[in-house]
Amino acid sequence: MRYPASETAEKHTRILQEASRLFRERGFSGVSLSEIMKATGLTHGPFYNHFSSKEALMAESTEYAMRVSLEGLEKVGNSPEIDAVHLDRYLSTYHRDNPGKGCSMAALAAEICREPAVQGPFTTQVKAVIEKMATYLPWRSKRTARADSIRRLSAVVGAVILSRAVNDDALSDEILREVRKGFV
Amino acid sequence: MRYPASETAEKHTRILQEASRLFRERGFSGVSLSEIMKATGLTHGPFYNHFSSKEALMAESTEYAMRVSLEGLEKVGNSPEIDAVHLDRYLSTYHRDNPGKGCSMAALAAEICREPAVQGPFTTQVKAVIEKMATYLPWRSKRTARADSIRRLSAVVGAVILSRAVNDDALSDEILREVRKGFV
DNA sequence: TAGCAAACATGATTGCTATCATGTTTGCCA
DNA sequence: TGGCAAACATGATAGCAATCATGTTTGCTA
Repeated sequence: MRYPASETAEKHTRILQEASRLFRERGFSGVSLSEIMKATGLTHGPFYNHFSSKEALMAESTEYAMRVSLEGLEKVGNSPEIDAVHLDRYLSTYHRDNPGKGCSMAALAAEICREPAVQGPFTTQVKAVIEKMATYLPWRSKRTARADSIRRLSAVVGAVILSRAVNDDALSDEILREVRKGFV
Repeated sequence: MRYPASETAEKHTRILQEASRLFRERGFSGVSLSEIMKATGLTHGPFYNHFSSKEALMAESTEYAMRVSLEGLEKVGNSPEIDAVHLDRYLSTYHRDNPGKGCSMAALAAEICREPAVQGPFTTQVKAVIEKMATYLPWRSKRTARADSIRRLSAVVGAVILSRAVNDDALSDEILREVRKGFV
């Protein structure tokens, strides 16, 4: 690398950030490489100096975004109060209305079904989320913590996806609210 | 119409069927109009004799598939036993592995978030599903039937989406199984 | 039975996109 | 300090897809 390694690494990260934001907002197939590069302040040329293909970027950016989210979760401790805050945030209208800043699972899982290259990193992160959420439920029986974690994950991901897809504000709000109320 | 109206209507329906199947399998942007027409045994030419645009086909085929599914639900009665069968089917590996024959919400909701033309019909059908499911839970308190219906819908849709997206058979099976066990 | 318009097939057209090609700039390193 | 390779910009290339254009077939209908 003849350019300063630090700058190159920084640009690499910026590409990952912009890509993951745009992908979450518009889906993998809804964003072109040129757009992503432009969003990072570059032209489309040097893309292949950073990644071998769009697929590779999809995989790496998804893994990046999920890892960052998980690290954010790990910073705060775990208690019933903090757990309630997490639920409130995840099922908030803000999260629903800002997919680009939100959960990759809710935004991209459906497309990842058909993107084998992304499934590997995605699966790794999903496992980590499930395990982390299970440790965040210590006031539950150890035996059911993992099952509860999986159930909760399915419910909140499904709720956000449905609340984003419907056209009716009242129904959309109702989905978020009722699923939120479903957790003691 | 100079061609027999019945044949034309039949072809129209076949286009809807093939389109909804392919869309569920590969997503809206993953299927071309030519492919859909070829699947119905026609060339790409007469597409615009049947629909005004791809968007219109997306909306109409989604509405069609969801309505057919709902009508299937209405044929059978409602009882705790039948309800259990529905849950078993929805959270089955067969459903997970055959999106083309399965639920449009699980297959397409994430993309519908960014397709305003599809959101109208989709929302109408989601409302109908929620109401239908609420009447299918008569052994629950009337006051919570609708909330339970929304929670169940979110959970099962999320579970199928996640189970399809992960790469690990054991985890995928576990998600379906645990969410299934979450319903008494 | 003649004519007509819907429905068909073949074949443009236009625009977008992933990827590659080529030349240029950069600043580390020998 | 001069050379080199990474990283940049501009500009092909090739393929695909939505839509339109044109001519042909069809069988209802007057």
